[in-house]
Amino acid sequence: MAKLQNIDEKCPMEIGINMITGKWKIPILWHLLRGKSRFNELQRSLSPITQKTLTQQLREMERDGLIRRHVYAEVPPRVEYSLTPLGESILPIFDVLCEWGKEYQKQYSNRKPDAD
Amino acid sequence: MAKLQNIDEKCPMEIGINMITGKWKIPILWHLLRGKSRFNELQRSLSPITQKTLTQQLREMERDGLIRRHVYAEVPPRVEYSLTPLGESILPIFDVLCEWGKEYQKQYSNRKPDAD
DNA sequence: CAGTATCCACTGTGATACTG
DNA sequence: CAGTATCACAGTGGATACTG
Repeated sequence: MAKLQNIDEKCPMEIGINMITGKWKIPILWHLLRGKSRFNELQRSLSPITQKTLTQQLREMERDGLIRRHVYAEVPPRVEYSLTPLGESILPIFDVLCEWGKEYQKQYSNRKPDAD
Repeated sequence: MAKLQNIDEKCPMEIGINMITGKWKIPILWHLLRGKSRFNELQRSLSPITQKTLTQQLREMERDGLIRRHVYAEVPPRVEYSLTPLGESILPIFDVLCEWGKEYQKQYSNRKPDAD
């Protein structure tokens, strides 16, 4: 049986999970990993996300300390979002998650050879 | 800026995420990581989860190939759940997630020294 | 441009009762 | 024991219109 290195009886793992669940959190982080981005830019990149939803998600992530919101006192207004160091530190998770997802796909197609 | 190893433009990462989101998936996996378990045993261990919810989550995880359901043809009925190799392979994710969660807690308390 | 305000639909989860 | 069936409710995300 597998052995856990970091899990005792209860662990802060779910905190991490909650931080990146929600339909758009991962795509947002994934986009910002490439550099700062403006509101509209994010909205265009993130498929058919609505303004409200994008705003909500950004607010939550800002509150969680994953991203930073920089407002320029200009007309027309300009707001740029970027990752905080903490936000960037999520990278290894993406990496592991990605590896695992690929492994899953491989095994799943073995298990269901006749499925699409 | 951080650099991704495994993410090209789109990646199977979200598959992994979906597999472990849901209020109870992680606790269930976490419990089964210690060995096979019966339905009632799981229900007792998993705080106030309802039968319906537990059943649902287990069905999904079985469908996703994370767990195995073994029914004993006995009276009274006995059903045991255990992790598949794929289910066990999620361990590194837990590990990384756990590390990150701890890091988050640390940084978050720095950022809000007066918050609870 | 970057939001906010409403209203609405869908989904996930819970409570409760019943069953092979 | 290990579920299934039904109802209800809250949270999340979407559509649309409006604003500093």
